Order: sequence, then C-alpha cells, then structure tokens
Amino acid sequence: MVEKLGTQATIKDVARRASVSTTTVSRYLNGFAGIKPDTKERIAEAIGALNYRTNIAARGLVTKTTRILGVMALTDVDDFFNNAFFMHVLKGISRTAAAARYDVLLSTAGGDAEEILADWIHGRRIDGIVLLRSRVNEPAMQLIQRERFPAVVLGRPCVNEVSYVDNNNVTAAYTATKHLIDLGHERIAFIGGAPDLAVTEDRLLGYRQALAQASLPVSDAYILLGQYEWQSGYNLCSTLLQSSVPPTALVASDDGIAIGALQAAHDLGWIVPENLSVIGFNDIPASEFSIPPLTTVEVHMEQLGTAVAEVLLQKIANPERAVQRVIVKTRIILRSSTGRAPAPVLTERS
Amino acid sequence: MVEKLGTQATIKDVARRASVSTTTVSRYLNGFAGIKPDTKERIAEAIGALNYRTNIAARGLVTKTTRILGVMALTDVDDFFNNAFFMHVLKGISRTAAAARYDVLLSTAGGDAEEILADWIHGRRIDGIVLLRSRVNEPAMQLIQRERFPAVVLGRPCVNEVSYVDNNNVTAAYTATKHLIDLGHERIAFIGGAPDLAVTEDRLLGYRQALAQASLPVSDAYILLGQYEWQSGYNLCSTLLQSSVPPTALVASDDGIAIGALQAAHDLGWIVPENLSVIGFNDIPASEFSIPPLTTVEVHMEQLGTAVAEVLLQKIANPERAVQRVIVKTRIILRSSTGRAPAPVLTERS
DNA sequence: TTGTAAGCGTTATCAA
DNA sequence: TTGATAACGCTTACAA
Repeated sequence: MVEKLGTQATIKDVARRASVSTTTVSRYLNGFAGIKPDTKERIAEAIGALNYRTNIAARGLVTKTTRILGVMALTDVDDFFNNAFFMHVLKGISRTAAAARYDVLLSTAGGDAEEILADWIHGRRIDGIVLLRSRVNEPAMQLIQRERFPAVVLGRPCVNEVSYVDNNNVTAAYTATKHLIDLGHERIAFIGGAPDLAVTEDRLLGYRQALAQASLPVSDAYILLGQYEWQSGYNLCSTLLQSSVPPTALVASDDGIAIGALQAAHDLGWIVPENLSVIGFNDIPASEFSIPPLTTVEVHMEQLGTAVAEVLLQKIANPERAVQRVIVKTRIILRSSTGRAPAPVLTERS
Repeated sequence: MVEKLGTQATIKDVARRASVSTTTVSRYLNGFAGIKPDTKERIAEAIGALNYRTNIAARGLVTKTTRILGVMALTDVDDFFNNAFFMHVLKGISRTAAAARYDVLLSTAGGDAEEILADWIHGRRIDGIVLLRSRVNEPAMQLIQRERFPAVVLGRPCVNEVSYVDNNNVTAAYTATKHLIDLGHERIAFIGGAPDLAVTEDRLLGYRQALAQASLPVSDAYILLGQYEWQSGYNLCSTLLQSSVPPTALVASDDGIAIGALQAAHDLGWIVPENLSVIGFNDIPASEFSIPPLTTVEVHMEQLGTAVAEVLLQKIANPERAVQRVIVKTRIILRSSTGRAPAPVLTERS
C-alpha cells in the first residue's frame, strides 16, 4: 500500500474503493442506521486502507460546526498562566471537552479580546465559548450577548441572561473570616487581587459581612488590593505587618497571595500561626506544601472547569436552553496557618 | 442597520453591496495590490456595515490552511496542568502565536494522543504542531515524521530529523551538582520525575558526570525517581532523610519536587540550608516564595515556548526548511536553600 | 438500502 | 483593474 505523501484521501476515494457512493460513506461516518453489514465492511476496509479522516473544513462548511470550544481568558496573559487556579480550571475544561470529542481553542488575547472573539464567532471557528474571569464591566460579554452565541462565563457576569458557573464567594469569604473571628481574632485584614474583578468584590463583601456581624470595625487600612500573584501578597502583607497596628490575621483572596504573605511574615520574623493567622482561597497544590501548610477555602477548581464546559456543551446541543447558573460550593480546609489569636501584647506594651 | 440574527454575511453579500465581484472582495481581503482606491473604499464600507468576517472553513477548504497551531501534551493531564513549567511554556507559545495571528488548539490527550494527532493532521485541523515533553520512545513522534507534517518538539526527541527546542540539560545538571560539590557536599542525592522522560535522563546524566569528575561515588540509593509533582518530592525526600546515611544535599530535577522536599525536611526537623541543601530546576514563581527561597536552575520556561512556536512558524512558512535544533541556555539562581556542607557529625557520632 | 446532485463560502485560473 | 467560473470535500434533500 503506497500512500502519496502530503495527499489526503477524500471521501470520494473511499467511495470508489468500496464501490459505493459518497453519500453512503458519509452515512457510515455519521453512524446512520440502515447500511448493509456487507457494505459497512467494505467501507471500513477502505477507510482503514486509505487512512481516511474527514476533512473538518469541508464538513464545517456544510454543518456550520467545528467541534471546537473556544476558551478566552479575559485577563492579562501573565495573570492567567501564572495562576494555578486557571490551570486547574483549564484542566477541567480540557478533560470534559476531550470526553465529548471536542477540541479546545485557547486565547489570552488581552486587549484584542473583542476582535478575536468576533473572528471566532463570525468566522465560525468555534461552536461555543468559555469566558474566563469576569470583570465588572466586560465589553466582550456584551458582544456575545448581542450575537446570541453559545457562551458560558466563569465567575459572576456583569450582564444578565448569560449562563455562568461560579463559587458561592460571598458566603465562602464570610465563612473564612468567621473562622478567624471564632479563633479570637479581632484585627483581621483582607488582601486581594484586582478590585475590578467580580471575585474580588464578592469575597470582600463576605469579609465585610462577617466583621459587621461580629460587631468588629471594618477599616480601610486593613483592606489592601493588588494583583492575583505571589509578589502582590508579599508586598501587601509586608505593608500591613509594618503598620502601626498590624493585624493578627489575614484573609487572602487567593492562595498565591496567601503564600506570598506567609513568606513576608517569615522574613519579618513573624511566626505563623502563633503571631499571625493566614487563610487563603482555592487550595492550589502549593498550599499543601507551604510552610506552614495553608488553611484555605477549597473552591474545587477543576470542577469549576468541568461544570463550565458541561453547561456550554449543553447550550451547544440545545441553543434554546434556558440560562443556567451553577454555583459550586466551597469548604474550608484546615491546615496549620491559622490558630488562636495571640494575647494582646501590643496593647500591654504601649 | 438591521442585522439578521444568527446569519453571517458572506463575501457574496459584501460583493453585492459594494457592486463588485466576489473575486475583487477576496483580493481586497487578502491584501492584493491593484484595486482602485474608490473600489477599495466601497468594499471597506460594505464589510463594516455587514460586519463581515471570512468564514474560516470555506477558506480552509481551498487553501488547506487553518492558521491554527496544535499543542499536544504527551503527558498525563494532571502532570501537565499542575506543572508550572508547562504553563509558562504555554504562555510563550500563546504569545508568539497570537502575535502571528495564529490560534492555539490544545490537547492533553494522554493515551489517545496518536489518534487525535492523526485527526488533526489528516483532518487538516491545524497547520503545524508542537509536541510537549519527549518520552524516550514516543510513537506520536514517529507518526509525525512519517507524515512529514510541520512539527517541533519541546525536549530532546527520540528520533532524528525532527526540529526541537531544549535546554542544555546535561550541562545544567552538571553545574547544579558542581555547585553543591563546591560547597563541600559529598553525599548528594538526586530526586527526579518519571525515568522515561528525556529530561530526567539528561539531568541525571549531568549529575552523574559531576560526581564522577569530583571522584565522588554514585550510589543508586541516592537516586530516587517518582513523578514531576510536589508530593513526589515530599515522599522521596522523606525516604532519603530517614535512611541510615542521609544525604546533605539534594539535586531535584524540578522546582515542584524541590519544594516538596523542602517541606519534608521541615517536617522532619531538618534546617535548610544548615543541615540540608536543596537545588531545583525551572525557577517557577513559587521558588522565590518558598521557605527558604529556592536556589534553582533557571531554564527560561517562557522563552522555550516562544522558541518552539517560532521554529514551528518558520517551518510552516517554509516546509522545505532544514531541521532546526535550538538549545536554550540555563543559569543558576542562587537563593537561600543551598549552603556549605554541615560538619560530618554523623561519622563523629558513630 | 443506496445513489444523484445541489449546495456550503472561499480562492484560483482564466479571460477581458 | 475587474469578473466568470470551476474547484475544495463534505452533507443532505430528494429519488429510486
């Protein structure tokens, strides 16, 4: 069997070899019932012998379908790839897509998001899209809504009528803060990522609610926002610990930030959890191996990815389907970075 | 301007509106010279008004081109997404592809790699492919070579005549081990990931060479291999430190492994670097924030991605191009996890 | 159970 | 400088 290099067998070649029409081959390929076993066999043989694969462009031209899921990260490229959270979400998406025999097209377009999205959608490059990270006011979201294109957002979206998957972030942050309060902490700070992200907003809200409910004061000096990255956690924590009345506990809205904070505390001679408690969010693998291991809110990162892909797949299968809102519950994982509040030495000293 | 929802304007619509032929529109779209400015303008107007985008499937059917780069991870899905190394490589690929207006199709097929690859290639889903991670004997590699499909491998490939991008891993591991030897260490262990990976092989070789050159014995008990993950580093290090003659220094073939080791040492009461020195590979962000900060071999992860994408892009532009082999040099970043060898208390004790 | 033939939206080859 | 027209490889009525 000599195969011409660089030449692909087409459905015509298969049909010829199996002595049937291309229609029949197409039917075979698409699993139609009602083909004589004998014919089936001949077609199968021909496909094997010619190593035939259906040309995706030709099929797409007719069916207007690609079997590709677009994944667009609406964040800075570094933010995206440096963040274990997104990688786990991507894993969930990738797994789910693969299981459904879909491919994943990935873009971290940054500023060009809208343009690329328009190309993807109008150019019929993808069958549906996952939007990662929800900014408070997201133009890409509006484009999608205008086009009525199958889409699912990860995180609370800024517009209605868009399906999304999210954590119960307000509650989770409330619980995390409450955990600290229950340990006797009264000076609890919040360090987080970019303020224009819905997730930051929500977690900050939960933090405020917990303090309010415990009749603890909410001080702006204890709310520091930066980026979702390790360095930011380091810097923010350093600032706090060197302030005149440093907090005894930290709610970090991301494990990377929390681990950066751990390191800052260590560098400044603070012992965790004796002098400072730290709780993070996400439960990335690094959290288990930080020193000390990090107490954190598990958000089920991969499951978020799975869910977002599943909802999208359903939307593609049935575009008329109603908007879906999936909330993935969180839970606290207690490790060693949180402990009872230290005795108020500071006030005694003064 | 009313736009029919769900309907895409085609090149025909544009042609009609601009009162020209589709040929002329196509020429305009593809930047041909020799169109009257006046005509150009009308076409531009029509495109804008109709919000036209070229249908990728239709174009692909004719040009046999997709402007998509395939990225296939030849590892376990978890291995891939949990490893900061791959994420940074992916970032480099993503950036480079985007700059060239290519999209990235991502697959972590695991066992199905060959099947998916065949679909991608024969189905004309992609213009070229990046293979991530090179196993010692990789069937996917052979498929690609047989098909003469534009491909670039990250890591030393098992077959000749395939372009690749790699670090100077043997030299890097040699240097890392030498660094430890220069600090006075004599009992130096190697902990690494899967043994069937070229990168593991190479780094192990460099380690052996450094020991040999210093006339230090190479003991199998000091070479422990697991997976490229944090937990593996924790376990391997625990085993070593609890052995009868524990090492005073560790070469970890990956930062995740190294940080796991750091944690194990901490849990067993070893002080780093006083009692144990640890050097890693990659310089992932976490390395800077481990306790203590990790001495490591910077492999320029993102640059590896950039290079691999660039080589592939060149190959696509000119398939006749000769095989390219790019070696990205590494360098040691000294932080606090390595120090002088401890006095040989162990022998004194005995 | 199978086949004929008409598209799908581009690009490419001629010709004008 | 522009335009007809024939592919590209598939799916899908409609027929048989």
